Amino acid sequence: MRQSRFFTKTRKEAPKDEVSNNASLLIRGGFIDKLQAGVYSYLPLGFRVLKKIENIIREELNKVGGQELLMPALQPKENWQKTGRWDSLDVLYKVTDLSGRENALGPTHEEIVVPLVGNFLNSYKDLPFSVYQFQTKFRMEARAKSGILRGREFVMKDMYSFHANEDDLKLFYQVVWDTYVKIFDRLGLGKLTYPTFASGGSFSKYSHEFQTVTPAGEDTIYICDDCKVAINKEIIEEQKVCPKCSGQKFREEKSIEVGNIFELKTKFSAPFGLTYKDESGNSKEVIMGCYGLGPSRVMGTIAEVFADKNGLVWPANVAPYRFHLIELDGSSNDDVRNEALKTYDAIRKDIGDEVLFDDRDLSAGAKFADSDLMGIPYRIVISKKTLDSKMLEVKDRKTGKIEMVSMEDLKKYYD
RNA sequence: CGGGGCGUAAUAUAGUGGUAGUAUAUAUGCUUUGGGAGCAUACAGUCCGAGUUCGAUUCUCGGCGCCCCGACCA
Repeated sequence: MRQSRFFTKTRKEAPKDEVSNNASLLIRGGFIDKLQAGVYSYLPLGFRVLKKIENIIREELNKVGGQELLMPALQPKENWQKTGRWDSLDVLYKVTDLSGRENALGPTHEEIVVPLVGNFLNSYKDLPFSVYQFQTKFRMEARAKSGILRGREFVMKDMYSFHANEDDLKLFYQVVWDTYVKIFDRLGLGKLTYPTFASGGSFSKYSHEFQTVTPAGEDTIYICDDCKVAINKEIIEEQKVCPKCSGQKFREEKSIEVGNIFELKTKFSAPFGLTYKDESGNSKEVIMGCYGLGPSRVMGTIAEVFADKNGLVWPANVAPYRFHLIELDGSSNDDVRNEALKTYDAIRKDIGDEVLFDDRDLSAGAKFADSDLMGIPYRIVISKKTLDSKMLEVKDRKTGKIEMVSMEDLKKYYD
């Protein structure tokens, strides 16, 4: 992409009411734009990050047999009345159409997925399986806050699994646990993210969350450094020891809940009569699990965790582009421009649309500042200086280290 | 939802019961070009409604919006 064609721009200052680090940096860098409290547009740069996060999640869930689908956000009242949540769920957005029919804007999809799979599920031979989607969720938060960390509209990956018995659920539950660990590793959050024992809310006694440590978090967790697991403050009174090693040495930290996994068991299969025939022909209720992970919140978390005084510092796996190619004086120096174009084409030929080419007619300082703000992992500069040496200058955004390499050697930065 | 704060240009800010100023951004011209370049010119603003007043951006009331703390939060 040529940066001169970007319809978005960076800005020196964030709107004064954006106090949270993630929103401030993401807005300044041109990744998101706020429409109203807790509701944001994802601009081309931010959308690329979001899609990269989604693709990592998608790849890992597909590996364990997850089947991707997409369910409606507009959901009939009747489904929600069946579980009693039409009246009890206070974050539910309700809309009425011309004929007076009432609908909910989906905050989650148990009420939809259960009758959906019921249309196909008959026998124990059909079990187990799991489905998932990436979808915009709507929750009428009493108070949206912290930029894209707690919005009223956000992107959620929600997965649901269906089993013949609890043992089978437990097996898959562990598979998803392990998969989440891999996902957060690939997202660059592995070292900061802890599986956390937490309350089950209205679903079950306990659940498990994945919590990323940062002062910007709204949760408090107690980490057992021996086992790399944590306990949420909400259950620390009843769960005083580490569930793995029974140790009592904890480190208190603030954290963001980036994922959670639940055993639903029959909580939703019961009200919808989701059953299957077992080997003896008897009807049994299907056992369920559900597994959430929010790509938009992950994006905010990464912005929050990986940033320095100059701006964002994206992990390479989720960066909007891998390379930021910057020409200095290219608008008036044909040699520079030609070399930049040559490099631009070469990288795109090798690894595709992974290079942002800053071909704008701006001062070096302005371009460098923008590049730092956007946080693209590798900055390549082409100027009269580099032409003289016949090398490319590559700067690592994270470490600040600068290296002069040939076009051929640039390939070591490809992955 | 309770408490608090704040609404002046695209952004950040100053100020005033009587003509609203600065910086950035934007446009044009000239000069610049390795860490947010310089000069000149131009464009651009008081959240909405009511009240008080000769006159309200300013004071009063109401609304709307945004942020923060708390409560809430699958």
